[in-house]
Amino acid sequence: MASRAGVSRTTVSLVLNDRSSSIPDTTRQRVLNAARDLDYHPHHSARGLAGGRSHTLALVLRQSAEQIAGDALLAETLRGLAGAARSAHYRVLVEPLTPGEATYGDLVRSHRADGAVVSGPLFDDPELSDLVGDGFPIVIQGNLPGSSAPSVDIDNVASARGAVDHLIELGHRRIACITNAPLTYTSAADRLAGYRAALEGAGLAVDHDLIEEGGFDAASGHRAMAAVLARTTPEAVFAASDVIALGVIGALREAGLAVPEDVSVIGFDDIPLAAYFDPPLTTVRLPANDLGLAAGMALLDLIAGRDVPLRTLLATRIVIRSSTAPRAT
Amino acid sequence: MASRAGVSRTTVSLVLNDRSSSIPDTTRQRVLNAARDLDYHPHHSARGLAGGRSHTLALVLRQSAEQIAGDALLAETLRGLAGAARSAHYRVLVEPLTPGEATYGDLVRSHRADGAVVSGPLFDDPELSDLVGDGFPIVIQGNLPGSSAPSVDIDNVASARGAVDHLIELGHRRIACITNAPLTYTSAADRLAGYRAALEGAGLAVDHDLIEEGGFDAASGHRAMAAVLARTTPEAVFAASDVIALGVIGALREAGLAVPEDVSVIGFDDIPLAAYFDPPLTTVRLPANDLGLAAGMALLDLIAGRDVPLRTLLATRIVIRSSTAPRAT
DNA sequence: GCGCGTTACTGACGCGAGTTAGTGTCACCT
DNA sequence: AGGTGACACTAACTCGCGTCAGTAACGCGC
Repeated sequence: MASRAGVSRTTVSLVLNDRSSSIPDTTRQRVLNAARDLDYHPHHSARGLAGGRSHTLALVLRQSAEQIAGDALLAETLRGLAGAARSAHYRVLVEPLTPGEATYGDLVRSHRADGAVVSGPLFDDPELSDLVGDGFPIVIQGNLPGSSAPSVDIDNVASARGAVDHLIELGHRRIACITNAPLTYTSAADRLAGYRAALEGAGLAVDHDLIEEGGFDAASGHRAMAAVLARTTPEAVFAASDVIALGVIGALREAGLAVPEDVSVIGFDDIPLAAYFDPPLTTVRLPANDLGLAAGMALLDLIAGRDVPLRTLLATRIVIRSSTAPRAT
Repeated sequence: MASRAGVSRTTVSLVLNDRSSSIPDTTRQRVLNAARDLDYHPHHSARGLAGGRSHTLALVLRQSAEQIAGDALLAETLRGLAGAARSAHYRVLVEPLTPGEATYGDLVRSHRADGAVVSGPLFDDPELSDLVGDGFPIVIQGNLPGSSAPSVDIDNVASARGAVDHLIELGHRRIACITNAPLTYTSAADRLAGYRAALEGAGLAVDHDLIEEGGFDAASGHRAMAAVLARTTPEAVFAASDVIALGVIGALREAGLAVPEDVSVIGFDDIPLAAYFDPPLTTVRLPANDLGLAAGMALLDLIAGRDVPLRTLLATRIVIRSSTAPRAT
């Protein structure tokens, strides 16, 4: 106990927790000095027990091992979340969850974390609705229509539309779309919807021969693109993730088509390696760090009992590199 | 309190914590049923306070924001660590740390975590040695010569040597090396040492014109390769990371050199995208998940007071794809 | 001199579980 | 019947801190 500073425990607690009580600066300094001299670090569990808060945010990754491993933006999101947490003297507990194996409800029910950001496939997750129903602070990263928990996401529809608009502005008409995941994933469905909206907005027909479902790795993008090429040759491709785009570019090259001379390709996400693809990939920048930051802030607000908008949508912007070019005349 | 099962708090505690005391199965079941019925979750902070352990492992990432964002294997390492933690009913707190800004000593000093795995640039980190000196359980991920904390790492020297041996076996003699980081990083120095050892083992001279320092992104690999090409044209390149390899391949292509027909390239790490590079990258597989797992197990051993080897080195293996080929005759 | 308010602190309780020392019960043996 | 020991359980203390109610000292006006 740092009460060696000549004051009581209470005073120490007041000083260290910045309770705006009336404590003269001299006393405050005395306490702070003593704490430093004694290398005093309040016991976290004791604080949590007495204060009723764990000062911990949980990040639940409800994804398969492969998805987690292949998520090039996870680290950025985590950094953003940790940054938000730090601003409130919170820290982040990460729980990678092989679906169907473990549960995460106990994390928050046992007060190990004061709230959780849940990301991953959100459909078909009874645990999530239970927690939300029980009033625990939960923020959804992504989109779960119908849930009453606040969510933070990018505007997938508008972003995808922007990407396809870019291709249209370059003069392309026959534009293929390879989705970034099975359509049960809302992000995949939304990006496809944006693609459709762009075409319709430009008065172009939606041709199902030009649409294929991709998965989470580049191989699926390769397969999907090959499937499209077996039917027809597009002028441009909207690859709904950069990883898919890498597979798409490979399939195009194998078919003897040059990017962007013969076919333009635009990606989505702007992963760190996208700028070094061959050719450097034009893509939609997903603000991963901001996403984590916004989710963290929303969660902290929720924990503090402040109002949180049900849906926060972050803007994206197109990063133009060399994989898109005007239509050949 | 689940003592609604008709027993005392103590009995509940004994049952739920599997203390091997004498508790008849009927009572045990009664407690377990009651716990389930009441949806009872022991308060984490209370357990931590009473038991003196937080059941939490910290993962400290002492790297710059860019390094963290660009680390494609971080998620895998984290998964491995979380897996190890789970086996002991522990969980993982992640602390991404912009160097020089924040500290992490309080994490373990305040008993918020029972121990920490520290990764990143380890030289010049007084906090680390302080913690180790004070007897806190710390496991180093990587290599910090002179530290008395146990470390878990891959054998960078042997792995790099294996990679270069592969190139030599293919008949290549003039082999360039682009490092994966500045040489102040032990992993970069070690991989370079492995490169040298392989050359010397084969009776080849080490030509400084063939060696360049790379950084953490593909652009640095591109620059470094271009610098080498300005002097001479190698038959093969050992790129000490896959990210570097991507830049190297780009530089070679710009110089009109085909991979692997004109120049073979071998990478290091086997990041998820390596298989989809053009050409698919031959590389050294870094067992990221096992690394996290081993670090976690070592840390748990340390916490439990068990003996831990000072240095654990995990083996790697070469993954042969299409970026390496026999020397053209 | 008294009352009142403010400032500057402190004593003691309680958070919810782990744990120790101790109590009661029962079967079995002498 | 009395003693013994294993068994099954419990009361009460403890962890380290937040916090509330309470107190003492002091200033100020009348």
